[in-house]
Amino acid sequence: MTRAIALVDCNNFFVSCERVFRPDLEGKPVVVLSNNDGCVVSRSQEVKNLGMKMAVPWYQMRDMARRHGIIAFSSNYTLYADLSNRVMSLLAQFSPDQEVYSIDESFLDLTGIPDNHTQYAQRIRETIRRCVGIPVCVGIASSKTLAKLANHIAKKNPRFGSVCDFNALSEKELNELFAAIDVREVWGVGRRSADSLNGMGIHSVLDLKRASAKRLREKFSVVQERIVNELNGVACLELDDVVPDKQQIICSRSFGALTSLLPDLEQAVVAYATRAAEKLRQQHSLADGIQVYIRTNPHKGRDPQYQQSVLMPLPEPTDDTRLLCHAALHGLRRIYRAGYAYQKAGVMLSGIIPASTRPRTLFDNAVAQEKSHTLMRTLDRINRSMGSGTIKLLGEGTDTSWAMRRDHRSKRYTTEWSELALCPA
DNA sequence: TCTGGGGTCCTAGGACCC
DNA sequence: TCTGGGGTCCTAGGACCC
Repeated sequence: MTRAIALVDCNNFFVSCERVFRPDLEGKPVVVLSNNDGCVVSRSQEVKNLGMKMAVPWYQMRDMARRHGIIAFSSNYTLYADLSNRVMSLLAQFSPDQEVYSIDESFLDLTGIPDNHTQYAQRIRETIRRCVGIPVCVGIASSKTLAKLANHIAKKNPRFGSVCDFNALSEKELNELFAAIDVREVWGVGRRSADSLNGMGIHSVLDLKRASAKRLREKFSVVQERIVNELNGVACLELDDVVPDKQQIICSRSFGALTSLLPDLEQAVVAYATRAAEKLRQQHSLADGIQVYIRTNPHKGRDPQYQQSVLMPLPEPTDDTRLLCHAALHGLRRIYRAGYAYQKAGVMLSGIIPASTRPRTLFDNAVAQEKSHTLMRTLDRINRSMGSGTIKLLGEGTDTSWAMRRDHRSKRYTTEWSELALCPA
């Protein structure tokens, strides 16, 4: 039986989320911006039609935005994560095997589902649209890479009506489609390898499909070899339906305003380490090291530049916010240099292991460990029920002048009592 | 004034061991 | 006139994705 893997992808996801609560924005040009209102990270079709590129700095687009009446939102991840969860749990009902690939994409295994797959996918689209209000497109094929490509065609090519099933097309039809698509559109082919492939005379998806997998492995790596096999319908990538624990946990952020003050950096690092420790405990893991990182703004070429990081090993794996913050602060003081205008700081947890496999040592202090465990569990429970940041370390500070800017954020319509979307009486 | 944040996988190269 | 060969483990860095 032919494998049938579907990729369901939300259209302009962040913009679509904003429109769910602002239906008046349907048909109007809308963008969503990254943290600090820095870059454009989601564009409505109207904005794409105007030629605005993905990830461009927003301040460079101000004029264009004014001219065309583009409406901008700061990113509201709380809202997007909540709508994403709703979409994903609905999708789960359509297949026994689901991989949630990103906040707005999910693979579903449709192999063995007897219905006509195109009609089945249309039912998926209608369900998501009706229950959550988000438009999605569906691509279906015999490998994940092909399913991504089918989804691309479903989005770009109106004749498919937002669903494209490669398994229902002939080899000739597929090759005609592939010949017209740039190799850069293939999942896993970035700008760098696209340039190299072009140099080898490989320009279209069809060129890549017909290329020698062995030769590409010699020139690049197994990654490119797999891509060619996947394009030929040989599935090399399985559906990952269990979410593996993170092997590294990063929390980093640009500041709303540059700062050269150590106390500001200390507050930021404590805040990030706190957040990272929460994520660590959520997946019931421990870390044996924390890396701290600071840097100036590399885009300000004329200003003196500095960037440095340091890995602070911990005496034993832990998930205790206090120990992680303590180590992070030590690291920060070691790499901090006065006289620079810092733009960003971050922390990264490494050496992550499941809490259940904590190594026993001669010097284990069971009482201290139990106390730490109880304290952290209590902290998490309170912050979960009363709102994130209800209880935090003093080091995080209360005057956060360095914190990020979000001038155009919409309301947290679904997760905050005071901001709920209510029907007019 | 003003350029995101959080991940994964792969490879090369060094350290170390026998 | 000048130093083996092979294996493993770890880390840094590149490339890519959303």
